[in-house]
Amino acid sequence: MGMLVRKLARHTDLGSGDRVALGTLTSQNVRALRHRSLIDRDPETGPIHIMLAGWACRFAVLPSGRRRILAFYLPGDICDFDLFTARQIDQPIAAIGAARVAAVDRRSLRQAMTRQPQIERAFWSEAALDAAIQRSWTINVGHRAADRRLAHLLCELHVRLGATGASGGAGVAFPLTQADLGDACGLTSIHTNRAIQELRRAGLLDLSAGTLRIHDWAGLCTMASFDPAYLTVAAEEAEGDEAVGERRAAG
Amino acid sequence: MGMLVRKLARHTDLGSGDRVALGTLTSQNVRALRHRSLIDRDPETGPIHIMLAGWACRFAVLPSGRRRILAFYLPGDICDFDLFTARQIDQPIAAIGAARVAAVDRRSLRQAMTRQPQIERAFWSEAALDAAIQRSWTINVGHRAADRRLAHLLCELHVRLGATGASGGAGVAFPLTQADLGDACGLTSIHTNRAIQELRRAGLLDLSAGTLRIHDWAGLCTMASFDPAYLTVAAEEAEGDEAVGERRAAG
DNA sequence: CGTGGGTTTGAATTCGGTCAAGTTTCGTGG
DNA sequence: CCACGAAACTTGACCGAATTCAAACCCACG
Repeated sequence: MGMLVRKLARHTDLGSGDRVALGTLTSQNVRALRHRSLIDRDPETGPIHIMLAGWACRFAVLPSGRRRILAFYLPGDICDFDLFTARQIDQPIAAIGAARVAAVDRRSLRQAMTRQPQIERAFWSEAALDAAIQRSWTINVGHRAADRRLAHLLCELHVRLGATGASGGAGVAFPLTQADLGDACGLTSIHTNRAIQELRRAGLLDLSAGTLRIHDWAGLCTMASFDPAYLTVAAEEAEGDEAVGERRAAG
Repeated sequence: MGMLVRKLARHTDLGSGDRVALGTLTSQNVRALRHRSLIDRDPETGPIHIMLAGWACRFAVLPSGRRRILAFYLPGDICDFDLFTARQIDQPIAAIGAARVAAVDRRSLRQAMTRQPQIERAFWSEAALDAAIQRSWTINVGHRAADRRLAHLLCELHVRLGATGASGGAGVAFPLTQADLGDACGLTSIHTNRAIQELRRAGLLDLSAGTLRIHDWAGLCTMASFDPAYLTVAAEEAEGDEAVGERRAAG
């Protein structure tokens, strides 16, 4: 069953019709990606990409030659919300490890949003969530000390992966290298390494061999001043819905 | 005439009906703000805020006590795109200097989007633009050296203010203090000051007494590696429009 | 004429970067 | 199953950019 539906259903009520429509859209044009293969997009006709499995990241390579990661996309995430504008894609998006993405035709998507108003609502909500995450990154890379930065990013990813609280025993699969984490936090891989060691030494977490284990969730949140509120979208009361429902029913 | 319409019309064709609807929405509930007055919002019923005149910024105060500015909102800008979710507002928004904002009821806005499909398109495009700017900030505060950071921010604001190229003679009105700029760039006001002096000494710009004068636009862009492409949204060809137009016409 | 916000200057400190080397891990093919 | 090589991880010494602390300065405004 689709990760996209699962994610959207967290904050938006989706009927069976909505789910079917989303399933159709995301099964149309699925691409398998290997490590570091680019998700490219023709600026004119290019589709919207939605992660089905695996991770991806959006990055920029600066004149200095250094890579800066701007966002991570996890299963179910929508890689961009350029539904209408023929905007040139700002930054390349690349798979981390093996991944599968659905390349959804923008026109079909808009038509689906027309017929299924809840899909449109869900996309607006996701876009708002996306923006909140991006703002949180701006804070993170711009101000916090190295260990706090790492801690905050790991908290965010842990929650976005659906893991709540500590993940003591098995931990969660975590495909990022220390260099990746560094690029996402604005640190060198060397300093990233030292920061991780501090977190380890403090008994907060353990990160190795492709798995992240958080031993002291509360402690980690405190040191990172992480508050998961911005990642949870409460569904709005039904008050305003009729208006939206009405018109679409006519279509 | 509304700054909002002027901004949206840059990338989306707006008919007279659209313009009237937007005018009505933004004239309904206008608030005058003094320096630093907050744009607060009830998480449940709160309206969407749109800048009519003056500047505002979204900021966060960190445990260290330092303020970090996350976004600037200029006349015509939409402060948030939380159309459907009852999300708690992440960060406070405050006016810079005197400002006027329209507090637009979310339900009315959604109804307007229903009746005027071009308004919905315009909002999606603006949201995409907003996201691109936020990503650019993530790069800026996370990686560039102090003077480059400042330069990039000034380039962005200059373009967003509608000024193209150098603004030699009169310059543009610029209400930000060096402390504001510092908070937006992740720098202390002291270091911001030194960085500005460097830009001045290099003959790139002059920033004082509430006006920004850019003497060497090309030079400034080069040093900041600023490419205005991400700020310009090209309108999409009409190819996909019929589908959207159709349904709305029915409503 | 004083007050306070914004700006400017200087010196000491620190966090993170750079450079350079070494070690571990893991996947691949012999 | 082991040998090999590449990528990831780790460690140490040095350096530089930005912060911090402290103190003027300037100008607009009451």
